[in-house]
Amino acid sequence: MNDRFAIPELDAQQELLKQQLDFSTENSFVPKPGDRIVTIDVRYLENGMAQVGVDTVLFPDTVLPVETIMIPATDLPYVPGYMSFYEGPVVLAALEEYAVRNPSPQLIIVDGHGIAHPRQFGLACYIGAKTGLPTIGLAKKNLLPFSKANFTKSEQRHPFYLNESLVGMAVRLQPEINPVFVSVGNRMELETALELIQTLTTNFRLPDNLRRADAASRK
DNA sequence: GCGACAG
DNA sequence: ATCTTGTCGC
Repeated sequence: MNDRFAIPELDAQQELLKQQLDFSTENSFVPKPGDRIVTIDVRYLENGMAQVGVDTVLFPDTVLPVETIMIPATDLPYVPGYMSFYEGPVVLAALEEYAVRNPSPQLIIVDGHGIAHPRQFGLACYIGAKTGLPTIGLAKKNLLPFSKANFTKSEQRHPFYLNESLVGMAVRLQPEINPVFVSVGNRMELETALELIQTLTTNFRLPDNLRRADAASRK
């Protein structure tokens, strides 16, 4: 499977960080009016810097000005299955910078996976473990093997599993359009995450919050 | 056996 | 992720 990219030292760190995660019902996030939802997208520049787009929505639909924050990139390369170590520290640094001028968010959404990951520890889990905040991972491509063969164009949702357990959902946010892949990272239930993502979506393949964060990371 | 692998 | 022209459609 992912043996080709296996990095045992990082596997060990993932196992430790995993113990920080909390999926108990009583600590699961449910959005309330005014809750601050922060969405982050990172782009890597030629000069060793990372340009981070940070979008803020006050639930359900108050959009605050999007921010762009510069952070030095990590020295580790991108390796499939270990993206959290590549992008996670950058995201954390951007959140610290964000916190200088803003209240703490109630939820963080990242561009990548949560537990829909070979060891159930994607970027959203890393951010959840490090911050203690609820997180959602929203990816444009799947990482786990999943048969798109039986996911017809007319179906809106298609669950995917790791071993026997449900770890995420492929969701078409627009009819007939390629799905996005949603999974929880920390202190969230998948169904809550899916409803919230729908709320943040208007007329595009990606939710508006992620589109704004993406745009801010590239200008 | 070969392929495929978030950003 | 990024490299890119033209093209279609609102």
